[in-house]
Amino acid sequence: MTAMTATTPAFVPFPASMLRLVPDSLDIAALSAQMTVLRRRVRGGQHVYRAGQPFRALFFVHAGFLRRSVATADGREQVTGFPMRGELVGVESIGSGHYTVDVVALDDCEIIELPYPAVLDACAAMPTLQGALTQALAQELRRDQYWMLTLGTLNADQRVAAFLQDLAARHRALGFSASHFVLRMSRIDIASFLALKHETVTRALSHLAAAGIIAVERREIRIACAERLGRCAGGAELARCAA
Amino acid sequence: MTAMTATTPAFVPFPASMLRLVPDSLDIAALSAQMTVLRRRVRGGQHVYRAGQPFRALFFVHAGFLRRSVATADGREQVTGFPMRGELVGVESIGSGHYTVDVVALDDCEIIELPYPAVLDACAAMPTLQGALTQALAQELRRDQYWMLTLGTLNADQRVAAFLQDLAARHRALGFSASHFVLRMSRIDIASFLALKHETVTRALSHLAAAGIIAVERREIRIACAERLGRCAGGAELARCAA
DNA sequence: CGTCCGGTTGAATGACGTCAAACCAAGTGG
DNA sequence: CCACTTGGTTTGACGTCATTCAACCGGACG
Repeated sequence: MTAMTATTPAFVPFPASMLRLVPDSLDIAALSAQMTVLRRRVRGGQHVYRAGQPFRALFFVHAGFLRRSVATADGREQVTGFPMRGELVGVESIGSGHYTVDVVALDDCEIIELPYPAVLDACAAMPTLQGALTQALAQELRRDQYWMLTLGTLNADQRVAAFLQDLAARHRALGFSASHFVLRMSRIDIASFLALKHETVTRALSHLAAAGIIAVERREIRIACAERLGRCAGGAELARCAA
Repeated sequence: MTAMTATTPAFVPFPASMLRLVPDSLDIAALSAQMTVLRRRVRGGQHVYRAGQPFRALFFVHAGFLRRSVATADGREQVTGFPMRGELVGVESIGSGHYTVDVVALDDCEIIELPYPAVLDACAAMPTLQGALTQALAQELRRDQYWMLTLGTLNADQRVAAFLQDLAARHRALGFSASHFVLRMSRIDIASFLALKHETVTRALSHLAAAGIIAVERREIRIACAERLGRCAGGAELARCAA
């Protein structure tokens, strides 16, 4: 009768706040003064860690792109994210004794290894660090929930649009171009992340390209109209876009 | 040909480790000695908090069942979980300044309010508490990733089977019957959580019932064969089950 | 040069969504 | 007591969109 019995959400945390990098406040310089950190290079295709290995350290991505995936006993597998520069990987495994996911480099990466016992010591010494770690965890949680929502409520074309929008924003946050970038991952990886098949991802990219919203050439993406892309990802506009 | 070049995951964290309650090590008794905690009753249908409200406290569920959901500006919404006794809610909002999801009671609940500043103080005083909180965060993260995998790789019948299996395990962990329980949430809530429509959930339940795996009567669920249910949820058995 | 891998595209199939009707239990009011 | 509503659930018929299966293309590489 009145102003809708259904609560209209006045406040919406996504996606703006989602697109900031996770460890906003993680100061690696201060951290390395506090503890010994190890710089490591990882070649494309190599694992940073594998599910089942004993949990020893967190890793801060200093350069490069990674793929995180989780698998089950019966052979099912799903990509759960694509960490990049400035993000902390390994946090999902804290407290479980061993790593629970696979993290593999998509290209040559430089990562900083933070042995977990030392992290704990440093946290005790620097309360701000503890807060930063907790916030990183919580933000990661919000990210996952945002993607759960995206995958649960959007169709294939919209999911791909949302994926591109997310990549663009993360590139911008790193100082790269948000309108022109190269996908580091295969169609199959994207499909797994978005709970689609790789043919469907290809088709969605073709639809967006046909609508003039993006230009695709193999893994090279050019975003012609970020605003339309956003409408595709967020709302009902896509019916028109993809027609 | 051989054992597949694809890495066969020798170690699998899910679902066994997933089914433990989140704050294994959160000792509320010790905590309440350390800080002032507030006991609150929440009637069924009432909100514990809403997205957008200022973040003030975490909540420990002492009794009852809740529903957590996230919404976007354009009206999309998704249930992201069903917290129950022994779980900590609100952690996803840490560091964001305001709550980022809605949490509503499905039945009459008793919850313990833990004002966040006091939690921080207590963490500083009790290092084990800090560890427990961090672990709770990480475990929640693993849970979300497990469900992402489930939703991304299973069909409708399998998702519903996995959902029932999860509920059964959580009931068992609380000392309730794992083979006979009452769903506190509607078909619509289940459907939203599993990224399906409520008719599809109903059909899936009917399939499982027709296969003799469960008995359904409105919200009352009886699990006739937990082993077959598990095979449905996990693997390829369902084609046979639901036929 | 042939092979392989990743990507693209088309056509057919099928699973889930949509729409609609009916049912059931619990209220509410006459 | 019955008529009527309301919210949740169930079932059927039909439509749609993503998957499946297949063919084909182009670049990388032995």
